[in-house]
Amino acid sequence: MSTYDRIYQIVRQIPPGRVATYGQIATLADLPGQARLVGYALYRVDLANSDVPWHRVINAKGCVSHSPQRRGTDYHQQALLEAEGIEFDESGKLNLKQYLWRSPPTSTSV
DNA sequence: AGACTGACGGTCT
DNA sequence: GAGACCGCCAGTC
Repeated sequence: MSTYDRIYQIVRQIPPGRVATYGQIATLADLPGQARLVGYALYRVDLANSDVPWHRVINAKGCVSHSPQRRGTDYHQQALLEAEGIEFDESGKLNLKQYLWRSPPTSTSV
């Protein structure tokens, strides 16, 4: 169990049709302020070899983060989100207030 | 063992 | 409201 694995656990809790921000996941993973680690972790996630819905994770700007390292998977991410009913505006962004995943109050126990 | 890379968030101007 | 700067950790070579 590594720090990244814990991040994957949080991401796997994101329900379909909802999205979460890196910072939010970082906080849920007990890593407040370390949104970077979340992004780094997702970068290592295997696109088709993991149960982690990495595509439901976006940045605080409410849009998919693009990078040449992703080889176009960034666009694929947006496509997957649209397939779940999420709509993007002409700016490539989405309504966080509408699609942002609200973490459960008490997942495991007290 | 040291250095480089890599999907961001928050705050200030 | 938008743009710029700073700080973080883990894995790999």
